[in-house]
This record gives sequence, C-alpha cells and structure tokens, in this order.
Amino acid sequence: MKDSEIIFSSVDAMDQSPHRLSEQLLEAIEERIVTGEYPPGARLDEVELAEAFGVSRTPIREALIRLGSIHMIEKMPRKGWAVAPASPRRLCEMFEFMAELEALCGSFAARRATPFQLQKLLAAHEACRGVNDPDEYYRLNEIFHVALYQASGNEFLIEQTLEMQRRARPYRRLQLRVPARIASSFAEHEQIVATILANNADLAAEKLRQHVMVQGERFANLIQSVEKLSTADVKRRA
Amino acid sequence: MKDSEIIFSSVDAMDQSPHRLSEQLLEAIEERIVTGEYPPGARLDEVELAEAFGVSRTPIREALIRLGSIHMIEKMPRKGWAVAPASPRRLCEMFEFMAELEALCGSFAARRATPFQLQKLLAAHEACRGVNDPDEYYRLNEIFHVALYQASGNEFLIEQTLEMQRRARPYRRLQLRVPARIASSFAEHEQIVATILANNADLAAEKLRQHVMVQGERFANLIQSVEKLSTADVKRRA
DNA sequence: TCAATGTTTTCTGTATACATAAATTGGAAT
DNA sequence: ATTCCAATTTATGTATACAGAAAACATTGA
Repeated sequence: MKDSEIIFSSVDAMDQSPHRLSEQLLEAIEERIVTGEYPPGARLDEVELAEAFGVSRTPIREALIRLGSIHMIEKMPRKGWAVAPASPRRLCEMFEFMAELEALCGSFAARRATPFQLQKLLAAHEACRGVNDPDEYYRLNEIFHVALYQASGNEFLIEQTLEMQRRARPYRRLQLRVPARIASSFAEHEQIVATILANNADLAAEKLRQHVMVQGERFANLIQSVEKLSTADVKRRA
Repeated sequence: MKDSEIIFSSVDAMDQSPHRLSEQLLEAIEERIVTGEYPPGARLDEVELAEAFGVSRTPIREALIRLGSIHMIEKMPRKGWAVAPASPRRLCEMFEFMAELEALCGSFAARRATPFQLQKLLAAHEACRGVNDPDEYYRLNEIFHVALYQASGNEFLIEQTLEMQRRARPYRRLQLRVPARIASSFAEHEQIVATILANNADLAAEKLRQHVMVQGERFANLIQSVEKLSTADVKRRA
C-alpha cells in the first residue's frame, strides 16, 4: 500500500471525483493498451495489475470487466484476461465501422434534423473556421461531429456513435499532425453541411464515409509502420 | 444465505460453468428489466438485489457494471443504479439501429462475401425451409442472421451486430407468435439471399432494413399496448 | 522412461469487512 | 419558527479474506 501513488503517474490527473479508482484505472489501462505498453495478446493478471497500481483486485476487476464489455480485452476460459488483438486490419475495420455510423448519422440528419439541430451543426462548423492550432481544431472537430450525431435524431444511434468515438479517440490521438489536413477537413465539413442542409441523405452519407475513412486510412498506415517497428523490435530482442 | 436457491427460479438453468453467478445474475436482472419487473426508472439497490438473489454485493456489482456499460441501466451520482428508460420510442430507435447494422452487413456481404461464406448463408437459409414450429424457426432464424453478419467480412461489424442481436433478443422473445409471419420471413430471407448472391449491395441493404424493421414495428406496437396497460395500472394504484 | 495418480500451488470468483463521503435527521440558537 | 450546525446513519467504493476448481508438479509404479 506504500505505492498507492504509483497510479498518479499514469493518470492525467485526479480531476474526477477523488475516490474513483476504477474510473482512473480504466483509463490508465486503456491508455497502456493503446500505447502498446500492454501489447495485443498480453496477459492482464489481476494481481499483477493490482500490485502495479498499488490497489486491490476489486477496482482492477471492475476496470477489466468494463474493458471486456467493449471487447478491448478478452477473457479466456482459464487464462484470465488478455489484450484483444488490435491488428491494422482490425483498426481498419473499426474505422470502416465508424465511417458507416457517421454516414448513417449524416443520412438521418439530412432527412430529419430539426432547424435547431441544423443551427447547432452550422455553429459547430463555423467555430472551426480559420482555426490553425491542431489541438484546438481537434477539439472543435469533435464537437462538430457530436453535433452531427445529435442531428440524426436517433438517441440510440447517438449513444452508439459517441461510444465508438470514445473508443477510436485514443488511436486518433496518435495521429500525425499534417497541417494541410486541417484545411481539407474543414472543406469536407463544408460540403457535408451543405448536403445535409440540402436534404441529400445519400450524398451526405457518402461524404461522411469518405471523410472518416481518410482518417482511418492515414492512421492505419501509421500503425502499420509502428507495427513493423515493434516487430523488428521483438525480433531484435529474440 | 438460506435463500441461495432463489436465483435458480429466475435463471433458465445452470447450464453455464457452475460457478459463475455474475453471469447468471446479469441475465436474470436483464430479464427482469425487460419483462418490466424492474420498470424503467426503478432503482437497483445493490444490497436489495444481493438479498433478493441470496448472494453478496460483489457479483451483483459486476452484473450492474456490465448492464451499465450497455446503457441498460444508468448510474446517477449519489442515487445508485436505475433502470434506463426503455420507452417505445427508444425501442423503435434500437430496432432502427439494428436494421441499419443488418443492412450494412448485407451490403458488405453482397460486395465481399467469399464463396464459403455465401455457402454457409445459403445453408442457413435452407435449414429454415419448411420449419413451422415458432421456437425452432426463431432459433434457425438467428443462425441465418449470424451467417449474414459473418458474410460481411468485417469482424468489428460482426461483433457489434452480434452484441446488438443479444441486446434485442430479450425484447424479441416477447413478440407475439403470428404463424403467418414465419412464411413471410422466410420469403424475405429468400429475396435477401438472392440479392446478395447477385452482388446487389444497395438492394440487399434495403431488403434487410425492411425485414428487421417489420419486427421492430410489430414489437413497438406490442410494447405500446403494454405501456398503456401498465400506465393504467399505475393510475389505478395511485 | 513413461504414464498415472496424488499433492501442491495458483488463479478466479465470491463473501465480508472496512472506510469515507454524502445525506438526513435532530437539536440548539437566534 | 426557521436556519444552521453537528451527529448519526446510509450507501458506495475499496480492501481483504476465503473457497473451490484447475493446472502444474512431483512422486510412484510399471
């Protein structure tokens, strides 16, 4: 118990309610999985994790259960938990799925969005105009996309898409900062908004599919190179 | 602890690994939520549930965490868990979402399915031919749909759709047994398979959307009448 | 040497005990 | 009577203890 503070090195801050270890552990473990510290296939031993974070098994278990329920880790019969494989292929599939969800949101938005929702969408888009700072654009971009989801009018879809956005976020965070991307992203948003306002559901869906897949593909390329590196690393160590 | 066996009345069987309470509890609580025994808004007190099921809080918590992670229940700041509202609207939205997922699977399947996957799909479809028993058709129908998901070729999509199928299952189970429905369902499957084999992605998507939404709408009607009943019931009691 | 069985250890699931924060209730003072 | 503060209770999160099953290991017999 002397090492209780170990956790704070892995967790951004204690910004949440102070006593909510499982929450912090969830994010900490998720972070470590995404950054590759716990690589795909790695065993997540409850007691090891508990010791590593200086806590008991209970909050660790809660975090693992939640990670398991989003398929980020898997429980094997008698082998405990293991990090689910996050191959380039799987990440592509994930982004493809995300693209389809966003396309669906766009399609619904084009057909059913209320004036208020459209107004919010437009405002979120305008807020992105002229922004050059990647971090700031990243933030505003997310807000724009959330506004899009909400314009779909299907709460269930919104929920699922937000969840997927959350799951994809740690990966997107690793993305390269290509300055030119901001401009093209904004231009794509412009088109998307226009097609939605024009009630062109199919085109909105298609534009969004492409918009999201561009991210996904660029990211998959990045991962692939990282993969090569770490494979080389493994070979070197062996 | 004298009432440890209470659980077995709510759970179908101990078919799973014998010592896996949290698993059984998950299904038992889910069942009670779906059947309205724990109506939307109802508070789920950990100790109450623990006593009701004759177990300790630990497995109850695990079940609640998992139910929470699929938004079936919600955790309010200092109020504990409560059953998430499952209004007719929400159920419609859920089925609409499910319909879109299946449509997506069909669309992908039409474009990319391997001969092997198509063969499996066809076999699953043929297995449904001539079946009249609703329970048996229900079972084979699920297998057919799973074969469809798998034909999409996107593991991530398959995973998500299976999860949604699982979530929708308890509601579908409540559905009325309309004998004529089996025949029309089979006919729809026939068309769906045909369009997929013809690589007609858009039509396959459209057919599937309709196929799933029919269930959803019929079910929503059912719920709505149940809703009226229980509302009347509440009024009567008040 | 290999197989088979028995023993030990490890691991996972469950129960219980404990601590802390919030809510509620009661009392006192204005 | 009302308000504010204190105290007790309640609930939630965490730690620890315990139990049973499975796996690994060793020992013994062929």
